[in-house]
Amino acid sequence: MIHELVTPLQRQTLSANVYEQLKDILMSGKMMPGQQLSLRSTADALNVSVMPVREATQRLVAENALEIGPSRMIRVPMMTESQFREITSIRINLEGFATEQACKHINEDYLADIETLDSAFDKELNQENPDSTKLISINKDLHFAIYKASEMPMLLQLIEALWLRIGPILNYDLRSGSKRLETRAIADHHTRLVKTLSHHSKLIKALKARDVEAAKAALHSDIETATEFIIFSGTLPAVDQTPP
Amino acid sequence: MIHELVTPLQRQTLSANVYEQLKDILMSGKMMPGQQLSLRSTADALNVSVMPVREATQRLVAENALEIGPSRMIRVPMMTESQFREITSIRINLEGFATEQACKHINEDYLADIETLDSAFDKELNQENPDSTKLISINKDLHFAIYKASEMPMLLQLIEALWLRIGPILNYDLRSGSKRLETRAIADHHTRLVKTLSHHSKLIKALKARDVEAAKAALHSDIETATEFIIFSGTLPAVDQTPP
DNA sequence: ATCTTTTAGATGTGATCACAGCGTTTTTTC
DNA sequence: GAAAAAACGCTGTGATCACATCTAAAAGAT
Repeated sequence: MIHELVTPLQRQTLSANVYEQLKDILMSGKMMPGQQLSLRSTADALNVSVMPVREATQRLVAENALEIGPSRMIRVPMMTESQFREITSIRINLEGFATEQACKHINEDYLADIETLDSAFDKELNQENPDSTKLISINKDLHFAIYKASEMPMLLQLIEALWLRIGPILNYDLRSGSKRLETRAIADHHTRLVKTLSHHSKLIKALKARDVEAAKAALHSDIETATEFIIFSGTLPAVDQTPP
Repeated sequence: MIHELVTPLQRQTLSANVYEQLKDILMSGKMMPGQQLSLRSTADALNVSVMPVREATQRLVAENALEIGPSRMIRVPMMTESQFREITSIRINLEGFATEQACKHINEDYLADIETLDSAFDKELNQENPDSTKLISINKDLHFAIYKASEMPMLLQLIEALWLRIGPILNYDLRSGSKRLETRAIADHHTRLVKTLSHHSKLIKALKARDVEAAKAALHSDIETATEFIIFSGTLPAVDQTPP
């Protein structure tokens, strides 16, 4: 009866709670790359002891979403341009594979979610003052709605880990971008978003037609466009500035 | 002077030490899937307190090399056949990509390491009593020597995480195989290893010729052969037997 | 004033204790 | 003897304390 309807609701631990919060903070890029993170201060801020924070940060370190510096201090990882390019090429491969599998398992239910998010993106973009943070969030949800159709949960998890690593960069760019949106930057940003929109529509059309090659091509363009924008904006250091 | 010669030798923590040990144990499959792991008992066994073990296990849980059961107990994950197939398809993609990149960056140094390991594998296999554990270990080193030539450290790390997840299965098969090596099993096992050997030689030849497609094909066959053997041996449960 | 030395604070790491939840075993009851 | 109940032991979780190490500020010397 009811046992089959409710989820077991495994009472989550404080560690898991802290982990989710820190993950959100990093994902939405509320911490800059290189910024330090003290166990005690964050524990105080979250009104818990250091133990849950320790476990959460250790887990994030394991996922490379945080790193421990030479003097054991925990910080948001810096990322060089070459590292960013490596992640991008891995993303093209892994997310391309997910898209390929999504073409095989796509159906009306998946498409409904995808098109809802696509129109939400469209709507937000065509407002007079588009909220970049919201656009990034919708874009992420849209991509994962597509990858979910691959019906490969582990693959989804791997891709999530990669997005977690580039999250801080995306927002770092956003902040530094907002400081210099005087001249061409804002125009470039807008044209980039319009490009993204067209990539999305091509991608969805290809999914409907189950056209694997077209879908992968559209995804490739989408990722490349965003990547080139980040690299061109010059927010990434050419070489590693931090001691190992 | 000497400062540039020595590595900083970051004094590793106990947690990292425990993590490495547990990782080795899992990788070499000294624990069966489903087997439980108590914090206190392992802490006693390693002569440390529970703290380092807690952090190490949490990290392994984050990497899906361990899992926490419904009653919070930590255990080696069970793996269904469909999960195993999913990992295999991800491996083919990711390791295929690594091989592709290795073709671009291959040189004499990389080749030297690769061929040393290849001949070690050949030598061990042609002994009268080949040590299966040693063969698996050499096979792993050989694969990663190839992937190292891709010069993509993060990709290497992702692949390592996947191998960590299938490590227990490989050994589980090995043990259950040793129990039933009466009839055809041992013969099948030998023919499989001979196949693996031929895949290796094809793969290395393709690497030398920088023939991307041939290299990927050889790798594909290599992974598929091993996978089919595991699945055919029937050590994997068809559906998940453990409560979520 | 400038450079060196010292000191005080903050950091992550590890150990130990207390506790709630769960599983098993023993005891009790019929 | 079989079923229900209580006791016990073991589990992971969280908090708190002690410690070595490192950083940054204050004191000292020249």
